[in-house]
Amino acid sequence: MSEPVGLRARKKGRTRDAIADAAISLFLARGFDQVSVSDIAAMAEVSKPTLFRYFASKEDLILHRFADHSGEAARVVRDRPPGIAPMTALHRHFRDGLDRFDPVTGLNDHPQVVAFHRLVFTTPSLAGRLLQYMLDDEDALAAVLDPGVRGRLQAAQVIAVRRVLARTNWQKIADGRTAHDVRPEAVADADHAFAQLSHATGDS
Amino acid sequence: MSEPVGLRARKKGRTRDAIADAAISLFLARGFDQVSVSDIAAMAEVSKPTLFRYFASKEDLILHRFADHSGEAARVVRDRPPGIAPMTALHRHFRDGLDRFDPVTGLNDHPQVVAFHRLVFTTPSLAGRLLQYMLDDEDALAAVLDPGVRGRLQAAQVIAVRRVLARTNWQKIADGRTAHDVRPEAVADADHAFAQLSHATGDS
DNA sequence: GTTACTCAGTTGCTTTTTTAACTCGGTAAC
DNA sequence: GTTACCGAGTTAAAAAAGCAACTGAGTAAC
Repeated sequence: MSEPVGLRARKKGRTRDAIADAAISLFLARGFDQVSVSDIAAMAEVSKPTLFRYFASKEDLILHRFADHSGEAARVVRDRPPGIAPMTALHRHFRDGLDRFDPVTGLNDHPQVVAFHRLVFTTPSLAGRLLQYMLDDEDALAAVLDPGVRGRLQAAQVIAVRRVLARTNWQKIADGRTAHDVRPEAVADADHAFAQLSHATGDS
Repeated sequence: MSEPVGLRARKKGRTRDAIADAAISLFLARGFDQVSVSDIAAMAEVSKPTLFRYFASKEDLILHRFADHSGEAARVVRDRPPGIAPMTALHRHFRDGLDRFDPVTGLNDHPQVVAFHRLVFTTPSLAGRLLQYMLDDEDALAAVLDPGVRGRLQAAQVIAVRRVLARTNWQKIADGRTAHDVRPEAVADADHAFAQLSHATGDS
């Protein structure tokens, strides 16, 4: 079932985690621009080139959490059960995320997660990079939906919907409400948004 | 004062410690012959060749503690203050060891240390290797004392005295007495032995 | 007695990491 | 305006580690 993890792979995973953990904790403590990559490397006890072998840029030290979900929308559509419309599959996937209080849905009130989102949204270079990831996701989704303009349009709308839903959820939580309290609205919003999308795109 | 420890050196030290700690704990738990070097490597999360890069043999996994003191007698004599006879310097050094309850003096009742000594003394291959270390120590000491036979003889006696003293102390502790309780005798024995040595070798 | 196994220790090759020195853009000093 | 510095990211060389497969000795099976 699980592939045999050799010594090498295990240590690589730990190194990656050590770097990511050091980065997050320093960024949350002092802010993105007040921390140098050398600080992070020092805290993680790795050299600077090693840090950059694990993460392509300073931004990725945070955004790898999103990068790891890269192409997920396309995958969800590609791997959907037979007889299920693409929009339905995407809808279900988002609702699963809400059920799990997945941070990417914005519906998560752990202080770390909230602080993390604030950091991302209030740091221009991070927000910019995050947008880039979303656009890549959009491209992949478009390719899998429909090679023409229709695919591009639908993909753009899906990505936009997810972004707005997540942002809305996060905002409510940032205003002091709990994830549990917000959940019904989040589900309703999602159902509404995806229903509209399904209707607009002519899916059953 | 303290040399700047780079990342490399720091990690090497940790790896070495991890291997040594894994070895000691497994050996104490199951006995020297009931533990394979692969077990130790696995527990230390290191590959077998790496283990052997740090320690020349399975025995050295334990005896490195003695190996690290290798040449100490010669060093004590070489670096002694001016006007001090070699035997006096060695005597003082041993007494300092007693004062610190240095494990190499045998005057230490920490369970780990006692168990460690028992392991060494009751495992033939370990006792053999330990003897080798003592002979090396003897050679170095002889060379620094006197290049001729006189040096060899004196060195042999010094090493023998230390061995007997340590063994005597350990035996008393193995019989259930505390290091604190044994200490006066240990000091008296050491004083007696070294006084005899000084007299015999004509040192002041 | 030969077959098979285990374990200490080794070997060659590949991957990963460190080190130091570098480029390049920005920015403060003066 | 040029000089000096800082921080992101790169490069090349060397050290260190992992991996797999080996040797060679001992030993149990049969």
